[in-house]
Amino acid sequence: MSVGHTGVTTPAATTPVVSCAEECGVRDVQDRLGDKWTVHVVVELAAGVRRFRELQRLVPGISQRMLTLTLRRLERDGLVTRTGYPTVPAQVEYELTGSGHSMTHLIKALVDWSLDHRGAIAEARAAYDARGRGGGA
Amino acid sequence: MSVGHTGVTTPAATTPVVSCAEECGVRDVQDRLGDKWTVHVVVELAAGVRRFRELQRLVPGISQRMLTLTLRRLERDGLVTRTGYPTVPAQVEYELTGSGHSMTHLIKALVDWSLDHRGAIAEARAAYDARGRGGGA
DNA sequence: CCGAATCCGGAAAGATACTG
DNA sequence: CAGTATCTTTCCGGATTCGG
Repeated sequence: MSVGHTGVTTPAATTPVVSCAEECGVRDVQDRLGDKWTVHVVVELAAGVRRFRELQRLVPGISQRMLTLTLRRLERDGLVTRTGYPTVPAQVEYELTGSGHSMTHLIKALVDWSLDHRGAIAEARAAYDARGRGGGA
Repeated sequence: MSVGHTGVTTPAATTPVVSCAEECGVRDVQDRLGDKWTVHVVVELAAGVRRFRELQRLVPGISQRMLTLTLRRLERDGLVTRTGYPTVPAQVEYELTGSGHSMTHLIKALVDWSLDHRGAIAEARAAYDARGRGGGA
């Protein structure tokens, strides 16, 4: 990693270069992974095909809007497929694609690490929080 | 957050249970990992001890404020240590802790996956984007 | 039943000036 | 050099409503 080049000292000056060759795609994944709902949805979808309402029921506090947005983003990135059946009470099924499934591994890694360090983080936080106004009144 | 108060018709049912036992700590990690700057900073810190200015120089477009916030959050979570020397031109060093270093593995996994799927995602996006207004002209 | 569009409030990012 | 205080702006997320 270590992208290195700050690029600030470019003679052209004031060039707001944002082009970091090797992490262009990383940002996207970060966005998905950092998203509050995406992870939940992917996890639910990992179990199999799900319908819209079903997902909304499965994911605790998600709103209809957020579910739609989340699914659309995932679909756009080719992580899930959307199959709509033109039945009378419209019915749409969502399913993870190959990429989507491989992403679950990443999510697992995230969850594993989190579970592994959750205690330490909680402690560190408590300590930090207490330290803040430790001596003073 | 505040899932509960839709205010109006709350017909006893549809209890907005938010208690997800196995992902309490995950959210925190997600926040850090999903953060635009945190990852960059951690990567730079992975190489060794760094000073404030140094980090700012190393990370392309970050502002003092964002760097400060990012570092403070990391410090709070026990991922980095802050060591300040009371010299005349104040001097502070930041260093990754054990947890911090272990987090780099997670970041690496993230980067690896991203790099591996970046192409597919780009394609999927292009396709999706084109499909949107495909037929017409 | 699915989901698109709209309105709105609050939180976080961002830039800058200023202080120790 | 390091960090805070202040202001601005941007974006996320929820509620609502209309259409297929």
